[in-house]
Amino acid sequence: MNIARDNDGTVGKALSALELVAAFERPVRFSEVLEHSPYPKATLYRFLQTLTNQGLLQYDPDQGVYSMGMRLVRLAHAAWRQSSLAPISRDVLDTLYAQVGQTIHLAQMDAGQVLYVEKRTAIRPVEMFSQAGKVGPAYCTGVGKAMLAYLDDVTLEAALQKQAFFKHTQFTHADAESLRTELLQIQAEGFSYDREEHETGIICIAKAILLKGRPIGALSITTTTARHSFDDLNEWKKPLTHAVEQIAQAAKDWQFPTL
Amino acid sequence: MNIARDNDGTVGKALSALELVAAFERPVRFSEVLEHSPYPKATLYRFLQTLTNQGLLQYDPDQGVYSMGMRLVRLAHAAWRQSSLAPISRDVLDTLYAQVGQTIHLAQMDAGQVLYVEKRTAIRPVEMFSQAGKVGPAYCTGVGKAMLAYLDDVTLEAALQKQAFFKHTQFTHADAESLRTELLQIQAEGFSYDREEHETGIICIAKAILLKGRPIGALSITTTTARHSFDDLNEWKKPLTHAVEQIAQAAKDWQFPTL
DNA sequence: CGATCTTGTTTCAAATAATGAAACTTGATC
DNA sequence: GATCAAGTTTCATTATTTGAAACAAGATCG
Repeated sequence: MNIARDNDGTVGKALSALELVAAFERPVRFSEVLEHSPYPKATLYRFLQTLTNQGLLQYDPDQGVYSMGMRLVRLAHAAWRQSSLAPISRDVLDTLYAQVGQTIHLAQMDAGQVLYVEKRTAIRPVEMFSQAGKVGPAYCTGVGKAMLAYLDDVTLEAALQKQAFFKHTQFTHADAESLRTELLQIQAEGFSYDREEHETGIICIAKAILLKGRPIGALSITTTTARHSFDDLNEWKKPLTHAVEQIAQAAKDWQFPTL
Repeated sequence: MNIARDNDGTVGKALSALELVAAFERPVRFSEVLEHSPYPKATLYRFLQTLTNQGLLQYDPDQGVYSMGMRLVRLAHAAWRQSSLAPISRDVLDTLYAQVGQTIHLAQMDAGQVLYVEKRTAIRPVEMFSQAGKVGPAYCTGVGKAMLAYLDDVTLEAALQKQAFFKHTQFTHADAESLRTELLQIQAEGFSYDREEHETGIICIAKAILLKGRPIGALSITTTTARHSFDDLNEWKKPLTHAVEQIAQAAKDWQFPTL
């Protein structure tokens, strides 16, 4: 009785209405939401009203459209600070970035998807919400596969169910079986690679961050085929491993912040 | 029937339980939350369970503690992109930062408080959730006062009710009346100042970003008394005004993204 | 200019979910 | 092994949610 998904009464339904609005990625009319909603008109109407009252949505009377509310940003700030790896990883990422000079991603697992919580790039040394908070697929990214490789059977199974296996490029895994095979190899080797599986020309090397044997996140170094070959990726194994170990240690120490 | 606060049935109550956890700013035991909660044990227990199921909270079985869930970060990403000024202000802030070389804040109003959505500093050219998503008081910050000055009477009254008027320094406004007087002056002048009202040694000049006469945000340039005098702040009036106008224009154009 | 459609809002009795006191489990402490 | 604290479950009562349908407010059309 733990695999509950969305039988959480009113709260669950209201949140699914919120996700509905979020999915549009732009302000939406009531009727637009209604079309994509499983709820009857009156019910959805009251959900949106409640969510607006609560500041999770914002309503623009001029345009008659709903958009995501700023209260979420405030709440996310709390979430980001207290349960993401980002705050404790800052210095480590700065150091790693200084060493390798390539784009760096720090990600965590969320509902079978990859959630980016921090990023470093040449253009903007630290990226904002525009990058952090972004979600990506697990089955075709370096960080995603790195984390999948260390999941326990039950969690892995649940996560695999949620993968789309959309063939972004000719190198993308087409099904769970072929992915499973690679996951074993990743676990054996300790490193995961993205070989243009998500986007042509983009490659990366990634490594899971483990705490008590469970993946709490992953770190990756990204580059392009124009600048580097697959073999070049291995040059970064050492700094990457070092960074991962430091973050893991910091996470361990952080376990008891209140005692 | 519009001044509704939290009579939003189950959803409102569950969210207030979420805020309760957020307020701790650290992982908390069930009993700790219970102490600060108006709800009976069983009720609160089920709220936390539902919130956890929904990914708004995270439960650590080892420690028996709840912390904020990562789903919030995902949702906030959507909110930040579609209803904050930050994405459309990026380039403007970059330019302004290049011009003045001082710390810059971009803020919006949320529930009578100031919500920072973007920041530029010397150390980290772009700041993350650690800064964006942060909230601050309206009555004793440059951006806060800038926005208050342009609120309509009803909204202003509601906002003033929520101000704490805690005397951070000897220069902090002690009550609504003295603040009101300054707001009139700010509206007349078009600029707002923080004269060490929030923190000793920290001063700033700020300006509201208006759309159809209503404040949709504010921009500030911050410095210290060690480096600059009050008069020096006025040197930045021109670049600040220019930046504000550019953001206002961008916001206006953004009004009709779908038509 | 009135008719018709589209979109958003309110009503109200029936159906469903939330409530919370109290009982119960679990595990730590003396 | 008894006592206490923290967390979890139960279940009859109560309150909230539900959604079909009626209603309002514009827009569009003939």
